[in-house]
Amino acid sequence: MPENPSEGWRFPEPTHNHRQCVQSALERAESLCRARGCRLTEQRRRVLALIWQSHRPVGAYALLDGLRESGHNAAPPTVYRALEFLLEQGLIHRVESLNAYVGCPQPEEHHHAQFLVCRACETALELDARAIDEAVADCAAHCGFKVERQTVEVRGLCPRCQRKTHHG
Amino acid sequence: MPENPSEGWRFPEPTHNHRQCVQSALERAESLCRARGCRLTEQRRRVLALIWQSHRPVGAYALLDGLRESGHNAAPPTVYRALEFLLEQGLIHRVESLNAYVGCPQPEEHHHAQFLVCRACETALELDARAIDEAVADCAAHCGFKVERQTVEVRGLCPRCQRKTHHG
DNA sequence: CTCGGTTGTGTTATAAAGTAACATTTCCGG
DNA sequence: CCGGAAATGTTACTTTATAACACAACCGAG
Repeated sequence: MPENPSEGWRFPEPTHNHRQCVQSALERAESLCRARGCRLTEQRRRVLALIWQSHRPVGAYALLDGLRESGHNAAPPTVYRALEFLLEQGLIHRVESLNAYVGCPQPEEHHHAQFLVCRACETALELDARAIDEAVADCAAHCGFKVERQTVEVRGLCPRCQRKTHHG
Repeated sequence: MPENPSEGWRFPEPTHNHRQCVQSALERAESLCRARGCRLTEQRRRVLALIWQSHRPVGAYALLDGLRESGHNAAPPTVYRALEFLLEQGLIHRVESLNAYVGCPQPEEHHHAQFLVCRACETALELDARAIDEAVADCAAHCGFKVERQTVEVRGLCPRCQRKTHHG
């Protein structure tokens, strides 16, 4: 958890250079797997690239369609095995409340992530907020509960979509 | 969110009077629906009672089996419609990470709930921790995000199951 | 009470998400 | 270039959830 509370998480602007998001994610995945001695195979890379096509969580069957459209025949287990690998390596997260998967911008260190998910544009912003993490840890400790995994998913409206819907 | 941070949430003891949990939950549901002018029908009451048979989140199809065992024929929509109603009224919560449903001990006021879920005994303890709520709200506000729903689910080991597995 | 609309339920079929089991292929070190 | 481990292909299936439409129960207005 390298972040500090003053870090400024921001929803990605529609104008941002997304091509670079994808490229950077793939490069980091590449070097991370090399360092760990595990194999980022073609299928796995394809699935990761498909996930990074947007900042929206993507369902497994949408990924399946994506593979098929690009001529790579596949069945559900293909996708789920790739997802399993990517999850294990921390390259993606699963958004439980959507049964969907999203790229992790910080794959080098395993962490508890939290998500702000816009119900309008469906963009998911990953936070790694120490404050939330600690609040959860405190409550758990108070109950004598040993934390293994956290799921924190917040649904609502991102700044941009608030402006749109309020026309303000 | 009536709780204060010093409130002592506790995992239910195996010896606790569970019959009373159920009875109290049903009575509160009854009076709450009467007050709100909505109908706690037989099917809805049955589903609520089945959910309260334990402190573990229960899947929709387990509830379906429960209905059938007690001679009340039912198909999936029956259960899902009852669940929808109970969720709307705040009488139960959905645990996203388990696709399962659990009774709410505080149905009178709508709230963001958080759950500690034991991976061994599957008991779910509902917290209504202002500290977590505020940490999330702060982060969201910092990003200009308008919160509508929170999902906070913590997986791990409850005190009792820690003692068992460590044989300590 | 009784008509008629709203609300709730029954029923069938199907969509969406995920996994089990086993055959086949690819990779890579000896 | 051989052999075992890792990855992929393939088929079938389970679990979770919803759509669509028919029917029945409830309840207030007349």
